[in-house]
Amino acid sequence: MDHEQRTDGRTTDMRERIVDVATERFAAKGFAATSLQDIADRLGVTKAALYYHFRRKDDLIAEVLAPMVVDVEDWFRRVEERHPPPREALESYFEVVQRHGAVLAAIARDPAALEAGDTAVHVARWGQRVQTVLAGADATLEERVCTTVAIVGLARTVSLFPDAEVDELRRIAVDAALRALRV
Amino acid sequence: MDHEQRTDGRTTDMRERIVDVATERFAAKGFAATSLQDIADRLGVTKAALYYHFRRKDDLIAEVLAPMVVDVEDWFRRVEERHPPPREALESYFEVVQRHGAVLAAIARDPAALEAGDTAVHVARWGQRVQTVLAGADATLEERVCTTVAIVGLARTVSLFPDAEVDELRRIAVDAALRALRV
DNA sequence: GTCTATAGACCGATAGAC
DNA sequence: GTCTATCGGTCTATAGAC
Repeated sequence: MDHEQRTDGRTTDMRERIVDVATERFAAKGFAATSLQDIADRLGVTKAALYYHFRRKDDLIAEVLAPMVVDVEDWFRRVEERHPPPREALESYFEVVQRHGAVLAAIARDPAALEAGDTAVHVARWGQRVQTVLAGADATLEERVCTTVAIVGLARTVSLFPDAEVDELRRIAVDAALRALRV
Repeated sequence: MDHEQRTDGRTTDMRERIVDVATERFAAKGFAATSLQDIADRLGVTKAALYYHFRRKDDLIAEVLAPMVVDVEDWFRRVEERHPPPREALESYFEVVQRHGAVLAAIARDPAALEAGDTAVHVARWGQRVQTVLAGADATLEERVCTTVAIVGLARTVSLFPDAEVDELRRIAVDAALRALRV
């Protein structure tokens, strides 16, 4: 096993506290702009202490990204298995993006962080995979381009309209994406 | 005036050579991942020599971005003055993005670089400005969301389909963007 | 098992000699 | 205009205290 685990709910586990603080700082300032020194200071430990729990900064970043990666992989699995109608697929996609808004905002700020740890292995396949899932494995150039416009545009609306009412935004954005898809 | 200017076409001007090498390296590896040491080495000078020509790395980045910024500002000016039909506006937008593919790829890798020098002043206004130009100053939420899907999606197709035939890609991508715009 | 102390390598940036 | 030398900051690595 990895580390101590309290039987009560308290999170005294250092690793957990590091990930919590890191998540908050990364979302607020981006990955590159947040130093391990900053994270260590806020935890009242030395920078070197972080290196006991994480071999490299990249590993810490990878752990912060993990829940988002799991959620996206989950979305793929569901859509690949159940083949929902396009509207339903895009709506649940919108919700995944919405759920991880903070982390995705940090990624938008410096996408180089996606190469952290083994996160890159997953993310590298997403582009191709979303094409396959929405347009089929043998899609034409036109179908793939339309899918790109729909998916990329849809994802961006989440970060660009943070003050909009969520249900309304989802409806409008998904409608626009569906028209781009021409279905 | 700034520096020596040869009457013949030769570019022995050091400042120019720095910008050339920097442009190439930034496009290849991104802004953050390219060190001044790397650029200096390729020019056969020391890192400190670069600091005679550029006060900060950000200033060098800003100069690399400048042609793209000028071109985009030009596009805004043309569209704001002549109010072309949406298809024409999106087509010329596609071409601007296409023309600066390398620089925009570097930006996509770490957008934080957009805060370099006074570049940020321009870029910060582009989001709002493109809404105004394509949907009008008093656009509804729906119109602004549709514009976002169209513009963001359209721009991304350029970098995601580098091997596609340009005229075909532009036609397909602009069509998809127009459907998202619902015009 | 957990953390501190310390040091190395590289980064952007500056000061001053030539 | 370019150099050497150096500074403070970053990530990273290791030795060793407890």
